[in-house]
Amino acid sequence: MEDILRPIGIIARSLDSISNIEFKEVDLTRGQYLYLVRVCENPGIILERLANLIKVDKTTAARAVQKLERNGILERREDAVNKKIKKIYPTKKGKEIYPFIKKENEYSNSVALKGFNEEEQAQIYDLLMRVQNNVEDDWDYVKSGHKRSY
Amino acid sequence: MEDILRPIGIIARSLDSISNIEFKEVDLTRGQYLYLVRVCENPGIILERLANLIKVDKTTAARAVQKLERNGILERREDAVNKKIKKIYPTKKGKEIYPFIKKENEYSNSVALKGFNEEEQAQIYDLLMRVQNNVEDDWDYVKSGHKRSY
DNA sequence: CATTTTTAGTTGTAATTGCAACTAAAAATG
DNA sequence: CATTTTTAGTTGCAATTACAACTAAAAATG
Repeated sequence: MEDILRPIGIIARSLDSISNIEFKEVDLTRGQYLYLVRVCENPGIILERLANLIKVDKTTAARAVQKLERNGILERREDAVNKKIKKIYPTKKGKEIYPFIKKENEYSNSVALKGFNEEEQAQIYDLLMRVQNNVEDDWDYVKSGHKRSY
Repeated sequence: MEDILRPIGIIARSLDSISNIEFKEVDLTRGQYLYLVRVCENPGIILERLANLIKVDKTTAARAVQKLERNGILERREDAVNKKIKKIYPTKKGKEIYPFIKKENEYSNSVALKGFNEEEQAQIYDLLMRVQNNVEDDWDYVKSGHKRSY
């Protein structure tokens, strides 16, 4: 059984560090782009769901969102009925940065898929979605304190 | 063109945080397993090459190796002919931890590929290797200070 | 409907991460 | 073979990241 963990890690770290370098141009620091795109695409999302979407610790997400709020890129509004939650929205400034992130990500994606015909593109996408589903369950399981046995 | 960056990021972060939690059992802190496996499989490797293998900043790798050396898991030896380089080796303790990491990684890999038949396994591996090759070039390019135009 | 459990969010603390800026050795160049 | 460039490694910052431990509201339970 061939190892796919290493190439996936290498690809993810490569593209992430490229993005972090390139998004300095729009005054984003390390990792911030992840949260901004997700909030723009899911306005009103709450912290816990955002953290689960990105697969990052909720305390990490909390501090990232706090900082993006201080920088005027995101804002949090309290809910009228549920006093516990804070809904997260992009500000005007946040919405203006979004297209730049999208364009960069689309470019990186096209670099990643260079030389792939349409069938191969569809293939890798489908296979990766299945891997994602497989892995998400274990992430929930381990992050919530359970022990895998192997 | 479907986006493969996000699933790759999600898969990578999920498996990395699972590993980090599970390797506390062998007293490894966040990320250390990455360096230890590579050094065990490439004894005598130098820092710069190690960083490039993992796709991590060389200063990050430097500090990780320093700490693993302090903890008696890796050791660095000076080269007889080249006074500039330091070759990195696993210690006895490092070699003893290695099988545990391998077993965990193999298990995570089998979870990731759950439901994949042999053909699909070979397929995703081949496609990912091509993506890795595509992406590595841009990583080198951007990390060495160049600007991509898109 | 009182009580237990789960959900959502926060702060303390301690670590990794990485960009700048820097040495010094090695390799390449004219 | 002197000098320029590249390679290999380090330290000073300043930031992200995440495990613990904690509130408090909401939901589930008996």
